[in-house]
Amino acid sequence: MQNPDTASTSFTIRYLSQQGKFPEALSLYVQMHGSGLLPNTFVVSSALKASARILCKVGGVMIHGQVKKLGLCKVVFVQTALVDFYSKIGDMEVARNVFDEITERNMVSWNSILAGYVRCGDLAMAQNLFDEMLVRDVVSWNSMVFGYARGNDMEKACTLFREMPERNPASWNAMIAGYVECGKIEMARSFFDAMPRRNNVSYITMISAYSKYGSVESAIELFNEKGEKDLLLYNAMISSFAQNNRAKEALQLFDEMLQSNANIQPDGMTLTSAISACSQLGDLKFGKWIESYMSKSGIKMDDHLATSLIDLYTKCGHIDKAYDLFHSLQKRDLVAYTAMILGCGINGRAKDAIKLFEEMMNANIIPNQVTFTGILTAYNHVGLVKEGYNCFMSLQKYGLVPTVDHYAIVVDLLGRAGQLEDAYELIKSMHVQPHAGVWGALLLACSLHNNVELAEVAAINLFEEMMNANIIPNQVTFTGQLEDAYELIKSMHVQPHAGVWGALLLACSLHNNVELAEVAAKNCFELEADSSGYHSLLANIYASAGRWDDVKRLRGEIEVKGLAKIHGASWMDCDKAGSIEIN
DNA sequence: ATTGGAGAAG
Repeated sequence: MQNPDTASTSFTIRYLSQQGKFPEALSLYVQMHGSGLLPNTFVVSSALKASARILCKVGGVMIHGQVKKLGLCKVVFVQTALVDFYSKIGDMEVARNVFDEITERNMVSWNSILAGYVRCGDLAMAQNLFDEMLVRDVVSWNSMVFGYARGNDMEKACTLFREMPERNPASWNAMIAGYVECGKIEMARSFFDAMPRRNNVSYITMISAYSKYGSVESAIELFNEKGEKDLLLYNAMISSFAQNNRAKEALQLFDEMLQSNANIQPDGMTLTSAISACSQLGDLKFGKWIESYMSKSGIKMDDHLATSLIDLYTKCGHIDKAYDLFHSLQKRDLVAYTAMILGCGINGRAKDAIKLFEEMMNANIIPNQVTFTGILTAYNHVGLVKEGYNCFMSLQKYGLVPTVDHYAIVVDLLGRAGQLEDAYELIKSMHVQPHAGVWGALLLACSLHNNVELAEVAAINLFEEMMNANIIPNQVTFTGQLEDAYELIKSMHVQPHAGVWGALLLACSLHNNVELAEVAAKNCFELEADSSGYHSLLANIYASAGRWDDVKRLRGEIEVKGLAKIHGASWMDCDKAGSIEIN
């Protein structure tokens, strides 16, 4: 009896919905309805599912109206789809009304409303409903376990977990996620180890947990242990590297993913993490590469991507490009404002930073610690001492505790203005351990204003901090105390990394100390696989000392080792961007 | 046909 058009359109809508192409399914449904074709119950439930998944409120409500008109209100599939839709958009009142009208509820009807209560955090209602259920399946149990775990009631979650007659990987994953959320990472790991079948979700949850708690090594271990890796697993590991200041490894893995035989295509999230890594390295070339990649692969610019690009462009001094991106944002949130404020601060655009900060306040967005780092950097850059100091003092108004970095900026600000005693008092008043950067800022200020006494205090503390930390601050480059720095490195309690020797090498190049430069360079070469930067630095030192034979020898070494090329990072070469294949 | 579990930017 059905019109052939209706039949084929219905089929397409159901197919699109099953394929996860929800916007497409929904728009086809609207089109179908607009052309006067009557939808059947199958199409209506598919369209409702689509509306629910993309949280299209008007779409679902509109379909609800049509359902009433068409008299499909008694069909359990339609009713259940409606319950699910209202549950997902958080309108539990309407969801409950529809649910109560269902005369023959099935398992899915119950589970839909149950998940709705769990999602909006109404565990009491969820528990009531759960108790009312005569038959429960593993989905019902999982919803309850998930609810308690997310509410940090692990005891309750655990009790339910032990009681449940049947468990699947999702049950275990809910427990793992719950323990992770309340910081009990060891417990999470125990569940992870104990579960019979770990799936990707289990791995991703543990990897991102380790990432948050700084144990990247454990994350790597799990990542390597997993045989087949999919896009989401790569994303978790890449962002884990990017968030723990391991930018090079993030990009290496990104490259490995592109080159892998599994033919995994990155998505917006992959690119977001990769851009963040590039921003840490100040690699602007990549920004351009990313934009060409996006247009080729059809990855659409979203606010997350734009925000990470803003960060990249500002760090590379392209503030106008960053502004363009900022103006293109759908919604300016805390992170976007902070990236832009920090960007203006770094680039000396204090007025802009202050303007953005005010704009942000007017939009009722609460600043956080990083926002303050940005605004303080701006004040520091233009030497607005009073404003900067007041800003620093206003941190508490937002319930924020100043970080060591905030102190370092303000010490620098006060110090440069010659208020050395104020700076010193501020350091003494700190409730966090001042790191070398704080003392370094004071020492630099003392050297600018010829205050020997305070300089000695600062220097002693600076050296002490450096003994604890695996860094040698750039302040040595100003003071030129190269031998002291060298002795210091030799006395370090921890193994100095390439950056430590690199700082000394740079200082040697500024102060023309060839002998020490050779020692520092040798250590850099040994500690860092890609030592091309250090090679050219040493070559420059030889050149300025007129030791052309050594320059020649070093250039030869560079060529032999092929150091100019960075292995396994083909995308770094923008010219090759066009050669990457995208399906 | 309709239900549950995961990853991002400063």
